[in-house]
Amino acid sequence: MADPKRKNVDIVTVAKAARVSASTVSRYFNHPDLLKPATRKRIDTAVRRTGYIRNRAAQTIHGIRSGTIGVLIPTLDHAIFAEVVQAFSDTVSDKGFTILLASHGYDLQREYAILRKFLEHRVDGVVLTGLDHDEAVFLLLDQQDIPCVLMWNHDPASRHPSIGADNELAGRMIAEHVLALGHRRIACMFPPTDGNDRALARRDVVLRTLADAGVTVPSAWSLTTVYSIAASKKDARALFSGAARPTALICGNDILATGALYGAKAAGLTVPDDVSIVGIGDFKGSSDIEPPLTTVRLPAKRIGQEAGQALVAAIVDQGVGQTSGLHCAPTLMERRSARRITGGLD
Amino acid sequence: MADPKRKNVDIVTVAKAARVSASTVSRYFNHPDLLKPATRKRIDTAVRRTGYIRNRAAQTIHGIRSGTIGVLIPTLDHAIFAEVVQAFSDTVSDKGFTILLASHGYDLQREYAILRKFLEHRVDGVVLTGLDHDEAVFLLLDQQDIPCVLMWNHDPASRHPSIGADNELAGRMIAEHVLALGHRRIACMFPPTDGNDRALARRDVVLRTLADAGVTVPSAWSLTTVYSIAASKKDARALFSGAARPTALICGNDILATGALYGAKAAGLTVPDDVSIVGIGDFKGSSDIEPPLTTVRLPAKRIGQEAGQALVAAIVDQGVGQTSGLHCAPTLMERRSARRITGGLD
DNA sequence: AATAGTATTGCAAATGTTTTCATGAATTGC
DNA sequence: GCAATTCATGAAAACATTTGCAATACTATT
Repeated sequence: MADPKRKNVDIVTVAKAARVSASTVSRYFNHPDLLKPATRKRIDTAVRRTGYIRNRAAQTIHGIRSGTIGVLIPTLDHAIFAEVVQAFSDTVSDKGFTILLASHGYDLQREYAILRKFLEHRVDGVVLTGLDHDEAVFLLLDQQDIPCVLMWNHDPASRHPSIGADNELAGRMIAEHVLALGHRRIACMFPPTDGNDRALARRDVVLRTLADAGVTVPSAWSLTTVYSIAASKKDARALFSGAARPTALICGNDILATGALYGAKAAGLTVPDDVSIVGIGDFKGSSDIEPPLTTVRLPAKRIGQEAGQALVAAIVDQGVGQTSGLHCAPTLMERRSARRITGGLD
Repeated sequence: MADPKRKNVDIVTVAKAARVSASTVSRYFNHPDLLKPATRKRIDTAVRRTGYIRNRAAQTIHGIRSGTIGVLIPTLDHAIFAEVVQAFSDTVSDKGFTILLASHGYDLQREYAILRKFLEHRVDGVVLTGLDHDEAVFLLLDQQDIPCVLMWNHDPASRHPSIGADNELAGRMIAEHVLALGHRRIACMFPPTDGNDRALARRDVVLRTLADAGVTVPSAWSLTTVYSIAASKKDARALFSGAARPTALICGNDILATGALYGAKAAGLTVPDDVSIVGIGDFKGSSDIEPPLTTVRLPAKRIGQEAGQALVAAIVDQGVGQTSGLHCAPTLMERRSARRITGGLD
């Protein structure tokens, strides 16, 4: 404790202090069972006295795993990604991995650049968010052949194991639910879809499901609203203040739906009596808002955990037993922000 | 493009392909100006053809910076930390750093273990959340003397530069505001305070400020509620359903306040006419909820950015010009969830 | 055309580990 | 008590890079 050599305590410093060779110190950390208890103890005190901390960089150049996993997400500002990342991080850190985190803000160029940086750091594996990525990204992944899982969405045909929910299914489920409640005058509110395959797929499938049931959404009722409660509140309020208003509003995610709920109230409407509002996601808080939001649950926590387990498995088993991924099924959460339409309005 | 040597493309592979020595390739990356343009170009194509990716681990053992920063937070599940981390990450990644992220879940032991792991990876700097940490953590930091900033709270006397808001001030501000509105029958709802110096400081200062004004909070009105909308809704509802109810409720953070808002509604009360509710934090969405929440704003984004800048500066300037940190002042956001008390009730 | 000066490049040492191989010490079986 | 094992440790090579120094190849000057 007294005098940790100020400069760069390395394995030979410890070795000297313990009067053994560097190899022995190395073994102390990596194969402690090979050491005589007495030596082990001597090294133990030496390590403590010198304040030595192992240098993973030096290990990594021996082809030993770096113990890091690169996590690449669009943004942490959406609570749902934060939740997935938290679950993922907890899962892999239990197995001794540390995560490198970066967000690309829906910019595909940046995603590629970040992936390269991850690779420079010799991450043992990578998690990407969503199914669609630049071809260069996939190329790089193949070329370096590094374990990779795609998280958040699931598609059995994806280029890497994908672990998540089927977004199309989620969209279809909520659309069918709204139809089943008898609604025909339906509006939609979705986030901008550039660089965001999830949002795009959701919108398409919702619109298609409605169309298949003979319901078309007039373009004035098809809103594109940035991911923000303020924006969706404003847009929803305008929508609901129009002369002819929809009986139901399907939102691309729960944040939008939450804002829409406020917007309805601001427009003097009661949910679900005057208008039904539904979301997608089942974010934290969606069940507690007034009225509790009807939505379809995308199991973020489970997805993060499963992705973590799958990636760790791929890393330690060296790619054996590559699954095609896992579908974490979305579930309809019927709560009180949507109700059966009254009368034969349509 | 044709044939990236399947195995381990390293600097000498590139060197061979470009018919130069390894040193020259190294210089190509680190001091390109020392190379003849023709050589540069030759190496350029070789790099491209072989698909070479630099190995930062190998650089790092030369004492070169690793280009990583360790970020240690309690949890990402609180939106506010996600926001800080996002801002921090954006700021430092602009300067070429990648972040290692880990959360300790308010477990001080884990914080120490994670810090060690960060150090093993030879991070260039560390960000910790909050002012209070295990002595072992500070010891380790000193011993390795690695740049470190404390983020989220600010205290000019902190052991490392602290960048954030003065939590006591925030607590005092909201308490004084409630008092200034004429309230005397005041309840409080705070999260559990173990391992969470921020919450603890806030509660203490709120209670003290009230006491200084001659207001004591009966123990039945001093709630401890876990960080969750569901829990706070439930607790608030119970509180408001009691025979004698407070005219104001001060919540330790906006999540609690949001839940309390729902709880009030569930109890049949109107906010702010029947009861005033205030929070601390000004989380995303707090301004859009109905009624918009009166709270004191802790500028998360700014804190993340400033912390990022400060840490990068400390890293590249080698600790020159160590500031004592920066206070990002909290501001009272007077919105509509609290109002002046009517009549001379007290 | 010779010289000095400078711009490029290569060689080899160094970085902090792990690991293979070899060596000496300790233990066992008889 | 001796040989045969097994155990514990050290020496040295290997890993992928950077860098100081030396050598070579240019350029400009006279």
